[in-house]
Amino acid sequence: MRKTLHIYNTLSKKVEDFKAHDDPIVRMYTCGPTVYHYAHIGNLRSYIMEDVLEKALNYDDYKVKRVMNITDVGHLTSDADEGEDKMVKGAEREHKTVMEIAKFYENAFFDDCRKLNIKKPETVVPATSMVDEFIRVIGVLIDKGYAYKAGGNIYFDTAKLDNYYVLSNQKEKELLEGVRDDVEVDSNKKNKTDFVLWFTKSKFENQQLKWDSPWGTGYPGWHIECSCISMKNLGEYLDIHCGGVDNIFPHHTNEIAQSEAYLGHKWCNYWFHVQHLNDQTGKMSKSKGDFLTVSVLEEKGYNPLCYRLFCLQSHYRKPLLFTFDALDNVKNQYSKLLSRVASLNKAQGGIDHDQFNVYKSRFLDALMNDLNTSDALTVLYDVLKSPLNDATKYALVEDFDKVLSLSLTAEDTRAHSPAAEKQADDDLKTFVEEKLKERTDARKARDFAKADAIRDELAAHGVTIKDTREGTTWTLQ
RNA sequence: GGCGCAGUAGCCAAGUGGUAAGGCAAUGGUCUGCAACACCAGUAUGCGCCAGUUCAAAUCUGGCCUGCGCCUCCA
Repeated sequence: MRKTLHIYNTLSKKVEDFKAHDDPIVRMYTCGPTVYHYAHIGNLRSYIMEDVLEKALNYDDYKVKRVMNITDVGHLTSDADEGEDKMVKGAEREHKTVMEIAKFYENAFFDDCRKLNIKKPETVVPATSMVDEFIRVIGVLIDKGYAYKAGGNIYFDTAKLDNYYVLSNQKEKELLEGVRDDVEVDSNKKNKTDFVLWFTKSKFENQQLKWDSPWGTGYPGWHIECSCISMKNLGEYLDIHCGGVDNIFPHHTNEIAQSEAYLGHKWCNYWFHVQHLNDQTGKMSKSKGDFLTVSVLEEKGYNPLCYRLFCLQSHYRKPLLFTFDALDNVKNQYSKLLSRVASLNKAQGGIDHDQFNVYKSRFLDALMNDLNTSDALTVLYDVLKSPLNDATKYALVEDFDKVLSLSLTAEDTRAHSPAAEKQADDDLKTFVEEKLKERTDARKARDFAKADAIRDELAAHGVTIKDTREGTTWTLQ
């Protein structure tokens, strides 16, 4: 049952009806991570919402082809006094070679994704693997008159375009140059929005990764990789390009400029941007030093999927404020949700297909309404509260989880972090089992003072107990 | 200075002109010795502010206020 996706398009600043260029195939490109450090949970908010978008489209019977780049070269940094390539900086910090560090953090990134149930795009391309293609495309741009050489570097001439600002609505005369004091003004540029396609004159002396090119030994500018990787793998017509809002200008604006200059026609129809995760001081940022990673959440005892639920409860176009109080709320919510699903007897009754489709349709409506994940979760709660039999409820939960990806029906999921759960050694196990037996006897004898004393004693060993209908259980925290 | 996103209960949040969904927390209750779990109940005369349009506005229009982001590192 195909429904129309209503999706906000940064290009038009409006919610539009989505139409794939080559229905039912959807070609989707995502700006991937710069692999010089761990991703923080704010970065991951974008990837979670892009994951939901991909899965929602597949749920709506599209076939999504998705490509992501890995930026392992060329991004300059400004969080040091005198810039260095980010990769070089990371390598120095970790005493490793640039390529080792890139691989290390790429693996770390996909590890985080796996913990958050973010599906890895089928095509992932490191920028360093496609430098030949960057050089070829830059050559074409020069031949077509869109690029010029100055001061040893190749620049894109933004004045050659009629509508450079389509995406951002900026006006050239209003743009401030060097708004941030750490940015140097480049006197080689003809226009202040021109950007470098190929560097041979690096202001960074210890640039380690270099390639030969017709314009001299150097390295690519930081916009060209996304255009080339996308066009090479997804062709001349892109349906959806994703990224965080901070990429709109200049990165995505420049991608449009160079791609359409190269192709000679419109390139991408829909631009999907995810708002930032903020903390009390504003946007979460690696430059600020301390930042929250998935590992930190795990160490603090949260299952990473609590964070995924936290994001799904909000809307991708709304700024979201992160606090541990808020995450604690969601941890409770997630825990309750899991136990409600776990209590379902999936063998009870047959699946009521009519009702299944009614709820499925409501769930899809929520997603198709500009990815209203918060409303989609409400449909999930409505299912759990409904008078449907357990078999039907379970089937619906399983179905919804194709998009939500909260591991709702996985047997071993817990709201607290499995990584934070300590393993009890055999001695402690024996000790606890003995004490519990003693306590059970005391309770039978209605000697509650003794029973409570034993509970306190176990608590002192970090053991928490729970009396359930099936007997007493315990966990070590 | 310009451009963009947002502002609904303690927190997250739905709502797209017809009289405020849902979740978490807190509160009261039921249940088992007590905890915990589970379940039940009620919880915004109000939707940043001020005008306007309308029989009717959180929803439309105008103005303003506040927060966040971008303007060559960033998701």
